[in-house]
Amino acid sequence: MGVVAGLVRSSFLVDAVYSESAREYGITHQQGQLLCVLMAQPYGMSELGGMLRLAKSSLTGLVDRTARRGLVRREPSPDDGRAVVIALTEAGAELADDFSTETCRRLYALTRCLDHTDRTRLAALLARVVSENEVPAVFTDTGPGEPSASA
Amino acid sequence: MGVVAGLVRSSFLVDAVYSESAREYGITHQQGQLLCVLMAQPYGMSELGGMLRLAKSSLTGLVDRTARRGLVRREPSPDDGRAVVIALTEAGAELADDFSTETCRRLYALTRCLDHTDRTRLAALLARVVSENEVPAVFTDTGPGEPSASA
DNA sequence: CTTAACTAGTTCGCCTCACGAACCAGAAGG
DNA sequence: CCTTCTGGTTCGTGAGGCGAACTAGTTAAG
Repeated sequence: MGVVAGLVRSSFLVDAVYSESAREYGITHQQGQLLCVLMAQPYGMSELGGMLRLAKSSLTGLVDRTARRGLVRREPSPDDGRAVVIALTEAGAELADDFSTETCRRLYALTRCLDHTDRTRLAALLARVVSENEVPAVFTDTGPGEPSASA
Repeated sequence: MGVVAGLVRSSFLVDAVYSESAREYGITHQQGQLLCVLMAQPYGMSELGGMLRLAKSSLTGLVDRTARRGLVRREPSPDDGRAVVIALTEAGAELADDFSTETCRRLYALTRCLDHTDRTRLAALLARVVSENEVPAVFTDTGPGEPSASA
């Protein structure tokens, strides 16, 4: 299997795990992603759009639906009268925490067939690919395992 | 960055590249995936559902839309009167070929920062993760580069 | 100041996608 | 036969994504 097939299939796998985990927490893949991004700090719509690579109108919808579930809140920006800041609600923060922990756990488990050295090697290689290609910080793992290597 | 973040972000990256490529060929991510699977051979609905991890009804819709674009065709199964076999049309085969070649090229380019050795190492590690976790053959790279390593 | 450009977000209409439940028709087995 | 199983479709619902048009604040030019 070549590197391209490896990337595509692992991506498929990660996606499936992520989606299933989200499903069990009563949210969608995209909403999970939104929550994870917001765990770090609140962001404006434009910033979020850039990170999640979504058109403005798509993001409005996503935030709407997530807000309707009470997980996220729109706050007026102090600096700019038209801008808005999206932040986690109490419930959202809690769910984000649980969801991200559990999802991390499951994703980590995908590499159970690798020993410590290989896992570290894989992490390093992926890190290079990712950092060479401008991938926003859509995820920062804080889960179990690899206690030495939180990004 | 840990292995989990690496997996998630590279998956995000692969997804973005895949979707953009599909978009340029006038199809969606999912339709592209369907075409790629069918490049190998025709399949029945149930088999496809298993590979793409889709519910029956979801797949019916996907095949409908792809067929409406003239890329895919339903043929009656010779063995089973109720079953159906999905095959690429002429146009579908051509598009699948172009799309998969170009997408492969772009995905391969994501690893341009790696030398041959590292790329091979990455491929091997991903292959292990993938094969240890029952990922269907949603993609078989036949693109440029890595001429020695077609799976 | 006032007006013109720009920018942050929303709204709207359209389509794709995914699912479960209900359903239909052919297959298989008693 | 008549039941049971099973491949697929239909239907209804909701999420997701986009571009185009729009509103309301910000900024810059004169």
